[in-house]
Amino acid sequence: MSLRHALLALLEAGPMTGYELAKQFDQSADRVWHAPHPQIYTELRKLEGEGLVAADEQPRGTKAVKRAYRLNPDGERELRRWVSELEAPQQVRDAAYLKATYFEYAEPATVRRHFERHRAHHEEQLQRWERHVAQLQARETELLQRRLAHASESDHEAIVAYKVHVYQGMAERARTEIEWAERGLDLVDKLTS
Amino acid sequence: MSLRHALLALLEAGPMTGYELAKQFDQSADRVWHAPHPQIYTELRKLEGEGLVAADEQPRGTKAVKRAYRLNPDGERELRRWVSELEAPQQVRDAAYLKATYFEYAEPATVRRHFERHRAHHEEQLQRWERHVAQLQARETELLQRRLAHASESDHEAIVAYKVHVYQGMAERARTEIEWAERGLDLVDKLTS
DNA sequence: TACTGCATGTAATCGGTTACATGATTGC
DNA sequence: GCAATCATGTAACCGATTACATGCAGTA
Repeated sequence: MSLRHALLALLEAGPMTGYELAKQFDQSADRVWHAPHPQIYTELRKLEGEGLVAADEQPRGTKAVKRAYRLNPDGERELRRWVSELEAPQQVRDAAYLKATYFEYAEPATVRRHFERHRAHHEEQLQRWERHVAQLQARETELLQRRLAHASESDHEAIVAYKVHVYQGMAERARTEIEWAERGLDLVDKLTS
Repeated sequence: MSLRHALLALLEAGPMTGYELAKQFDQSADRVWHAPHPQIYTELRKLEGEGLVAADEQPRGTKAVKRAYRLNPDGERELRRWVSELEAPQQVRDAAYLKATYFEYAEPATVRRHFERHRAHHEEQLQRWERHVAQLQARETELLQRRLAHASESDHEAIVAYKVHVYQGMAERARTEIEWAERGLDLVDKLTS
């Protein structure tokens, strides 16, 4: 149940609407956690019901309303509690690796396509992560600037450093996957020769 | 929806009961996919209803029955179809990395404990994967022997090679995580000095 | 006799996905 | 006027988790 904490963490930077939060999950590189918008809107309502966030309603046209959410003191406490709490290691559930375990059932050409797609996907991801790391280091991302603006100067280094560390980790992961796919392609060659 | 395919793949080696299948998911290194036993039993019943597997019932004591499942021709076809089909890349959802993004909220000692636990977990995993790779290469695992026994001799090399490649990939992943945790520990030192 | 491991389930709940629906605002 | 994007939801469904329940078999 980390979606709520991802939301609390994003709101710590400042008030945001459900739509803006969904964008952070969908489009930006800030997606160590993914969530579709219906889940975000429902979770925000739940967090509001539990008093962890509050909503400022503004009229939008004649019938609709826009709801900007902000952290409550309880929400901030919950965020801090969660960060300190140890995570139970996650269970592995990887469809691509599961499938690769049984590649002998597929044609070599098909196996090649699998590995090529795996490589292409992670090359794309790698570029995203690297670009994001560069932006964080230059303190260019909007979210980071909002966080730094209301944090004590002495914390700035750590705030930036931990984020950089995470996205460098994601980049390293992508490189590991690219190498795995390349060794896979070599293996297909070896098996068909 | 890969649980069903994991089950079909395991049954390809030969008939098994729900309990034996659950053990493969729980205890053995064969867990690129994790599933708890209630999910396995229900999925097996569903697969039976769809005619992809069949169950042989044997009495167990006076009231209970043991059900050994085996692949039907339809199940085998579905397994082959799935292996050839391209996977959509999976969405990232990583609680440990999400939390690490906000480590500035925690005490340095707590952050150290997080990284140490991360490293310890993946060191354990690494040993599992390496042991499993060695067993596969020696063709020692029971499941592999059952598969090889009813496969054509000319396919043996590929059957072993793809499994080895997957578990070597898992080992590589574990090494990447260990290094990430170690760089994390260095970072805490640097930030607190 | 009691404990452990073998063995099979049901039920409640929850998190996540997909399809569908509606309206507002901005720019061509 | 129309399309694209902004913005907010509901509902149905499905996969995964957790708690609970039951009975068999071997052994200390």
